[in-house]
Amino acid sequence: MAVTMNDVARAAGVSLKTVSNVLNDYEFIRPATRQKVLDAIAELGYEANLTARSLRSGKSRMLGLVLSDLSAPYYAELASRLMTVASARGYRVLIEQSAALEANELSALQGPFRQLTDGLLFTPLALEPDTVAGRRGSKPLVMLGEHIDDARFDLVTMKNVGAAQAITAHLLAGGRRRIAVIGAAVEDHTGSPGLRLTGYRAALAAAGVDFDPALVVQSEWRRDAGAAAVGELLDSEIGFDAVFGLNDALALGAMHELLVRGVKVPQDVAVAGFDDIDEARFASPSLTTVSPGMEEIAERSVGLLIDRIEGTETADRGVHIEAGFELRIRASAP
Amino acid sequence: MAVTMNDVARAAGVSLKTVSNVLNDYEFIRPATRQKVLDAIAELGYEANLTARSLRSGKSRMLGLVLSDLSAPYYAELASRLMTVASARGYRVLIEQSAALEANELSALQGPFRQLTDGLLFTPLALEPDTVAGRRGSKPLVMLGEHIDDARFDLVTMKNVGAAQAITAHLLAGGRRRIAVIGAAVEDHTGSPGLRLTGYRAALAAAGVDFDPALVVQSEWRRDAGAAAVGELLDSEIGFDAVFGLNDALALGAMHELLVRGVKVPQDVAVAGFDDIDEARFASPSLTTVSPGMEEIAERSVGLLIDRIEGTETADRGVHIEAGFELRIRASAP
DNA sequence: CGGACTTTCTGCAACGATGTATCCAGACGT
DNA sequence: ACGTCTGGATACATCGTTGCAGAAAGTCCG
Repeated sequence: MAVTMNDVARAAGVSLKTVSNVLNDYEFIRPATRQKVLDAIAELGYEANLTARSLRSGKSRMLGLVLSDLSAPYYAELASRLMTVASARGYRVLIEQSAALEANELSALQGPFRQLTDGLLFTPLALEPDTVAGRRGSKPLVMLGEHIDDARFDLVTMKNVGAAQAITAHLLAGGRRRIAVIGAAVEDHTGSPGLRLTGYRAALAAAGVDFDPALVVQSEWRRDAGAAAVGELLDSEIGFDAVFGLNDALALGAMHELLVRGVKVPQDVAVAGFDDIDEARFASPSLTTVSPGMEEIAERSVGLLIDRIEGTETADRGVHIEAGFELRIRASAP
Repeated sequence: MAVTMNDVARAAGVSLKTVSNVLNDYEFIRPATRQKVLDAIAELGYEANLTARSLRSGKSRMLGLVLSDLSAPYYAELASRLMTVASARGYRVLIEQSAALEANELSALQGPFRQLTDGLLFTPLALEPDTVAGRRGSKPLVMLGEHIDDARFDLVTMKNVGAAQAITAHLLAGGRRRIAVIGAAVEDHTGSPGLRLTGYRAALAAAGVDFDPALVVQSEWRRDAGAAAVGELLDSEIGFDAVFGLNDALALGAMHELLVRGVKVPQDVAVAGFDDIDEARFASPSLTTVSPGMEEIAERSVGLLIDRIEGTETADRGVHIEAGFELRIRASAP
């Protein structure tokens, strides 16, 4: 059916292996021979069969990306960038949605998905580090997004604690004292929710403001959930003058609910988020948030993973990279 | 290294081919034999090598999805759904971003990307139908999203004209007479921009309102571009009392710019979009838009493509599917 | 009981590439 | 002239599966 290396070899009057050698930039080939092969390739319109190459070589030049939900704007933007960066280095990205379910994360880590890819960019939400360490397999694995202070893993993350602290400090500097924080439970200390909550508490402590557990509201990191959470807060007797949504989607949902209920933002309640998704800039009022260095995260994580795959990076202990952050002060919390 | 079918065969005391037969649900296998094989598989933790299977069988159980930019919310939401539907039928989705560039669309249609997948969900933005028809190759191809009235292609689309007409009619019914339309050029007649513009003009005509080309503003379908476009409109002397953004992202960018400039939405200018992305519901004011049946598009397009791949659907002419739409009347244009 | 089927299982080739070993021709040194 | 070395090409095995053909054993029927 399709043109194979054999056809090319026949057309060029050389052996199959010589064609392979030309394609793999083998050093010792006479220019004339190389040219014959290249001409035959062009004439026949030959294209290498990636499946066969992959079977033989054990490499697929595909990176796996595991995230909970591609429709979440932060993940969509991240995935888009990761793909662009990977593409520049000659790799494709295969995405798997885990829905933050343990079973799905496990199967992405161990199952056929893993096999198809040369390495994994992994955002564990349900799985414990120890479990991941036990099932990581032998191919490179780079943890993405949340801080796992664990030398067993390569890790590219953001300054969750510092950034959350900085933005909370900004709210405090604006005179807010009752800052509701949505998207974590009081007992969270690890994972993105826990770390951002930790930053929030650190900022309060630094400002000498008491921590009130009643202001901490659990919520999924989605717009609808953020809206529902702030709705409950409004229905309760708990007073607050600011909302810190632990991601932008949730914060935007919360802001919407506030406005619908006639609460003025930022006059009555200031709102801040986390992620700096594009949507935040164009919300009304535009959303104050923190940009966690997504560009840097995309470039360094793909770079690190590919370096591991290609053997360029050989550190025994996990490489830890933390991207810088920047506050984006906008109208929702000036 | 990894466990192969050969290892399983040895452990079970049967031939390699019998293991293969068990895995492929071959009919004539004694229950006892089958069990022996299954036990061996379980004991050794065997997992089929998909690459080898793919090489041998010519099928990868992967669908290709070509879109311009995964960070665009409509595409992100669509991709997420497509993946979920495909997953339910045992297929994976491999995504390729084209940036709406002709060269990228061509290489997705013909290059290695195509080879890796059993069929393609294709959103052509730069390529002409004739070009696509000439380079489509032999594997199934389903066109996605825009209407190409062409029996050569399978096509799953939305009612671009009818939906645009309906939402424009809604704006007219609200008393708006100077409706700016952003995201198309006056001369566009095909593609999503052209079709939606056609619907807009049809609604004007039906209401006896003159079409004013000055109200048609070209723009990329992104938030920032929508904001810039409406900014130019405001700077010009052209008066308008409504904005119809040809997609939600653009409409939301436009609405943001209006609000920033002190234009009241919907009092001074009503705003409507197209797509009903999740963000529209939670914008402030929430965005009036049209839901183009994304769920239906996702299910039918993946269904059709897989049916083609598996030979269940055999129609000679292209199958055309048009999802229904629904208006979502919200605060930005009540 | 013998031939014609079925059922159950097996061996070999093939998918299209790459790694290893090898071979041949010419250059070089002695 | 002879052995050695190296550049340039080749043959063969191999990656892990599935398709095809067929063998062996059991079933059925006249």
